Amino acid sequence: MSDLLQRLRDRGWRLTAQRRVIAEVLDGEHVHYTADEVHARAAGRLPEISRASVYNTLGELVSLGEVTEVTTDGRAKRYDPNAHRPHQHLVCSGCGIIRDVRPAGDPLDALPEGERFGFAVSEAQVTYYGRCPACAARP
Amino acid sequence: MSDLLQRLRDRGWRLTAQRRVIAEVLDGEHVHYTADEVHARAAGRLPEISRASVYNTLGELVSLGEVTEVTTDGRAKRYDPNAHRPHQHLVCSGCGIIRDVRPAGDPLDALPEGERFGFAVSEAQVTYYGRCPACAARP
DNA sequence: ATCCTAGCTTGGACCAAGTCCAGGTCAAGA
DNA sequence: TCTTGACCTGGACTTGGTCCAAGCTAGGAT
Repeated sequence: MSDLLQRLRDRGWRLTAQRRVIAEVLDGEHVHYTADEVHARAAGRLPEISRASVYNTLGELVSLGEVTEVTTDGRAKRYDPNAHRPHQHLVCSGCGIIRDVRPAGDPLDALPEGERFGFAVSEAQVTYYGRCPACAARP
Repeated sequence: MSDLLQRLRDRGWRLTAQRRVIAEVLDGEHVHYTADEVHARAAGRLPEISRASVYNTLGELVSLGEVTEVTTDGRAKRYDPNAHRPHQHLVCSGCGIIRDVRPAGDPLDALPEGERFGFAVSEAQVTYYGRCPACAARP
C-alpha cells in the first residue's frame, strides 16, 4: 500500500496524517469496510480524525480508481482496495461476509447484442450469494 | 397484475385499497421505482396513503417473492415487479435508466469450484453498466 | 344486514448513512 | 522560516428508511 501513497503524491496529493492512516486501514486482501468501520479503525491511530475526512478521502480514492465501492445489501457502502485486479464478490446471506472471487471468462461476453438496447456497455458487476461454511453449519 | 392480487388473496392477504393501488403502480415491464416514486404515484390515486404503508407493502411483496429489490447506485432501493422471469439489469451510467436483460447461460456457472471458498452458492446478480443511446449522444 | 376483531393504516418521532459548510490548521514549495 | 491554498474539523442538515401507539376496516361469523 506504500506504493498507493507514492501514486497519490505523484498526482499532487498533499500527504496528510489522515490520508496516510486511511490508506493503511485499507491495506490487505478481502478488505471491505464501511465508511464507519474505516473511521473507527483510523481513529484507533489518530483519535481526532473526523467522519467528514474519511468520507472525503474515500470519495477521492474512488474517483481516482484506487478503491471501488461495493453495495451488497442496500445498507452502507463498502470500500474495496483491491481495485487493480478485476474481480467480483461472493457474499454470505447469513453473516454478510464478503470474499473477492474471479469468475471464468469476462461477464460482459454473456450479454448478447440483442439484449443491449443500443447501450455502449462497458462494465459488469457480479455478486454471488450463498451461505459460508460457518453459517451453513447452523440453521 | 390482477393475478398478483389473486395470488395475494390466496395467501390470506387482506385486500385493502392501499395494497391494490400499490400493486397497480407496480404493473408493467422495465418498471424500477424507488419507494418514494411508488408513494408519489400511489398518492395520485389515493391521496392519504402513507409512506409507512408503501414501505410495509413493498417489504411484504419482496418477502413473498413477488417483487425483487434492486440497488444499482447505493442510494434508494428500487422495486422490480418482473420477479417471475429470471433476468439481470443494464444501467445507464449517465442518466440511471434501468433495463431488464437476459444474459446467455446461467451466471452461476462462471464461478469455478476453486473460487467458492466452501460456500453453498445459490444466486448471482449481474449489473451491466454503459451509456444509453440518448446519453451517448452528448458528452 | 350487522357486528367483531385481528390485521392494516396513519402520522410523526426516530435512526443510520451521507453531505455540506464556515472557520481553523498545516504540508510543502519559495 | 514564511506563506498560502489545500485540507481538516465539528456540527448542522438531508435522504432513505424504520418503529410505534392509536384509530380504522376487510371480511368472516352471526
